[in-house]
Amino acid sequence: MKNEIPKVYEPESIEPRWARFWAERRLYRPSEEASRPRFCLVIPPPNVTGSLHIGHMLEHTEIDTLMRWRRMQGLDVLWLPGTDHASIATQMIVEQELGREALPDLPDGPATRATWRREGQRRRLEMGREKFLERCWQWKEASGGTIRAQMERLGASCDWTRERFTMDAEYSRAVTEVFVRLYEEGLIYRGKYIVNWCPRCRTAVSDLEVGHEERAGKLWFIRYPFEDGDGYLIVATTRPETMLGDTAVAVNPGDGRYRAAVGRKVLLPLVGCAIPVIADDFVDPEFGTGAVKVTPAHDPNDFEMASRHRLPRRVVIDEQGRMTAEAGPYQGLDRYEARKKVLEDLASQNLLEKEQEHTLTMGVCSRCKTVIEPLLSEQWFMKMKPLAGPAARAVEQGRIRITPENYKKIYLDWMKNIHDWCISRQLWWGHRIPAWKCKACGEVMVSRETPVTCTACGHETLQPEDDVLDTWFSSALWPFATLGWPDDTPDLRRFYPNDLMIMGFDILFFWGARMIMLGLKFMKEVPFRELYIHALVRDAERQKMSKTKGNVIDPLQITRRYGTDAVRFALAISAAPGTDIAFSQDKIESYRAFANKIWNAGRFILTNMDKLPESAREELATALEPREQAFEATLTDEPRSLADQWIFSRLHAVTREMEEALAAYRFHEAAYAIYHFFWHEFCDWYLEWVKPEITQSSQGSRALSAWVNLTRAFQTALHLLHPFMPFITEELWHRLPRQPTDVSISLAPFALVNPKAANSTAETDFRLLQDVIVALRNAKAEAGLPTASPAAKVMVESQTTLSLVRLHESVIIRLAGLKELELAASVRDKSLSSPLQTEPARAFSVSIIDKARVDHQAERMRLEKEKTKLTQALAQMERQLQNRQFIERAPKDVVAGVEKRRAEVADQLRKLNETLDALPNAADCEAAP
RNA sequence: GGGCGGUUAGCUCAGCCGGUCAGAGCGUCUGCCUUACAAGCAGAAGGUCAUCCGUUCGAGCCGGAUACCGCCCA
Repeated sequence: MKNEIPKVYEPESIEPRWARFWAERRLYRPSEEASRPRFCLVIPPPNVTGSLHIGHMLEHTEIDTLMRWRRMQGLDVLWLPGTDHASIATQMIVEQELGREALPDLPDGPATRATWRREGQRRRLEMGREKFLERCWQWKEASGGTIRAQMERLGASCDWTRERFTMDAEYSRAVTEVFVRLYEEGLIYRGKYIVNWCPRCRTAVSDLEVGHEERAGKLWFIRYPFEDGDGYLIVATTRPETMLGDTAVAVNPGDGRYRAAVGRKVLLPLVGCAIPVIADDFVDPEFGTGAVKVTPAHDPNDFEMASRHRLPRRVVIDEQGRMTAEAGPYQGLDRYEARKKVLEDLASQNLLEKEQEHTLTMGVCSRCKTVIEPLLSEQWFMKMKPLAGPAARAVEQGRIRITPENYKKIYLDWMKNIHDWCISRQLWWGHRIPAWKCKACGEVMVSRETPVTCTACGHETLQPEDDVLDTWFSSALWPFATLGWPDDTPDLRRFYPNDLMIMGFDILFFWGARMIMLGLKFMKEVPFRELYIHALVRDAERQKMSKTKGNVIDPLQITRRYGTDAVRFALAISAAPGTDIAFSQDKIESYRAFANKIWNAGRFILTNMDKLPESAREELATALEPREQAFEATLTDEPRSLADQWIFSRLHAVTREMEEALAAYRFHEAAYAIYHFFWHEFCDWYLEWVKPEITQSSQGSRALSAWVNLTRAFQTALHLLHPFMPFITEELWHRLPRQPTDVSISLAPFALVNPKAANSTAETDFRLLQDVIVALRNAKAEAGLPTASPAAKVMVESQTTLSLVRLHESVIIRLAGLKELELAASVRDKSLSSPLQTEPARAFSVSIIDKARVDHQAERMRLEKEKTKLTQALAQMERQLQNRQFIERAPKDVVAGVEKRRAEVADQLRKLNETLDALPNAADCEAAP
């Protein structure tokens, strides 16, 4: 079998194939052995209407990397995927579809879409709940699979056989169960309160779904005449239209200006009814005139004030943002039209004192950006305080560890200041609240099953609740409802609590916090042990990505262009905990180059391997099988050169480094470790070092052992790369000589190197040879001979160094590009030697000695420059060592370290001086042809 | 208004418990189509670690203040 390998890596030619392979073979189902140690993570369910954006890709890259790594470590991994039903978003999409069907000829655009939605809303009401929900399900079946297809394509190693949707029948049963139990315990209640109302979505939304935006507005000063005709009060407001619903004017009790006014009555302009002037601490005397209007039905603070003072509440704006009958002549006007009209009328009656520019913060619907209307209405609420206590304690006591740690404080603050949660939504698509109202007596019943008769009066005229639950209510149950709760299933017993949760900060409160509360409530145990908050992906200018700005990066598009592995790697290596990621095409390009590098390393190895006899390939297949003891440093049957010992020692170190980094979610470190290793150690040094042995088709025993070591090192590196770059590693892994039983690199061990491979002597020796080669290349370049192969000289300080260099003379000549190498060791002058020095000196100095071609002046300058550097370093260390306080107070090992370095630098300097002395002087230089 | 974070090379960012920490990638410059890779190879330049004060034998690192930028909550 010959490996035909393209010179440039073409991800599109292999990725879809492996994506299908992983999904179809169901490789990522956990085993049935319940006793095996497991690792479980449930996906933060993406919105079913969505398609993956770059933020998801970051999230899934981080999750998948950890899952693949844990799986390769031998844990029984469950990554449970799924989506949530997204009440508002789905309903909006389906309504828009209905509108488009009704008005197909309109040109597409923002205005048309708004028209379609209004028409869709109308048609929804016309067709009725049941038919509309059918349409929603149809839509879900047809279009709800986008996310799954995308995730499969991006290589997410989740168990698709356990995929869940929040409106699955089983899942819905859990939602009902939770609702009923909480209601029975009194943690869910129904009541008339001010809620955040979105007039465009026509539903209540929770506090969390309201964004705050600063906008330029005005402050109007309105005269409210006293009832007795004696003067007036001036009231400042940003929302004059709501005055129609005023039921009082309030001042601060400590405000001397208004002491006399409290208790009197004023006539509400335009309306004419008398309302009281009250005193309340809430009023800020600094704001406006210090007297404010009180509109209990349209302002949360006024609502509170009205409760304290038992004021009536008049609703003057309706669910669509239009004025109600209570607004008298303004009835039917939109709230902004009404504002204009009210101001005109006030002005014409000379009741408008003045207006001022004023910046105000207003609540907007986080979904559609419509200005929220605080509205008095009947809703369902969940009491949060009793649930927040245990949820805060779980984090305080460390039963849940939050990373990065600073989010812990933010979480705890939020828990401390928590408010009740409005959980009802005036929508159809979602979990219908399991409540019924008796038309006869008004009794409200909550039950798991549809009741037949009223529990209070026995009548059968029961009206089911229309509202559905906030989508986040059902999402909060995700960690246990996906595993079969309320039944006591094997999955639930085995995988709860989950080991880890990864989410963006934006849903920490929406979802993370509520999951913790409900998990503790219903499972008596935290939903997960660890919570990692990932960063935000921004554009190259650090701007948030948004469709309106047009700076979004579409993960699938970018992936088709550069390859999934490159995008994943670019994200991972940028993902330092707690730091947002500035993302760009440039970045992806550089990691596409990395993928190409891996590909070509593989290509080099595989094409040369093809020249080996079949028997040798079979032996390699055996050698590549992971062993009980993993690949060892010293196998008697496979002699290892210094380079071999070095590469396995490095592999061992890199493996450890990666494991530590991944365990701490330091993706950037783990990715960088393998990147640097693969490119700048394995390719730049190891492959170059052993090149002759694998390109020359020698048949000796050393040739085969070289092959064994090379392919093992390469395979080990592939394993380390796999969690980040699953596709290219899977492809190359399968192209290596394999046993027929090998299924996938993703099911193979992560670490293939035995700890015994750690070899500091080999690393130090190899490092020295690297330094010698780099110094020679450098000297060559500075001597103006980058392409020539000159002769060079290496002067060393000790016998051990001399033999090490001599042993590797031919490699040095080849890698430094020399004609020949002269070695010289000087006998150390004992009087100069530092008494603290215990090791054989490793200092060396190099020079180009090709008399015919070297520019000695340049060579001298190079060495002088180096000498200056060393002299300065030496002086600084000597100064430090002369400081008595440093010697006395610094730890011994630090002092010893400085002393050792001083000795090294001194050696180096001496060596350098010898080289300089040996250099022909300026006169010689000029004499040279 | 309250709270949090940031400021390190031209750009984007690492830098863990204060002592080989002055680092990476990209970009720039120089030289190379060296038979795995020009998406490459070899080499180089570039930083008063925002500013000031303090703690310490020793400070990107710890403390305080200032400036600028950003985020969250109200």
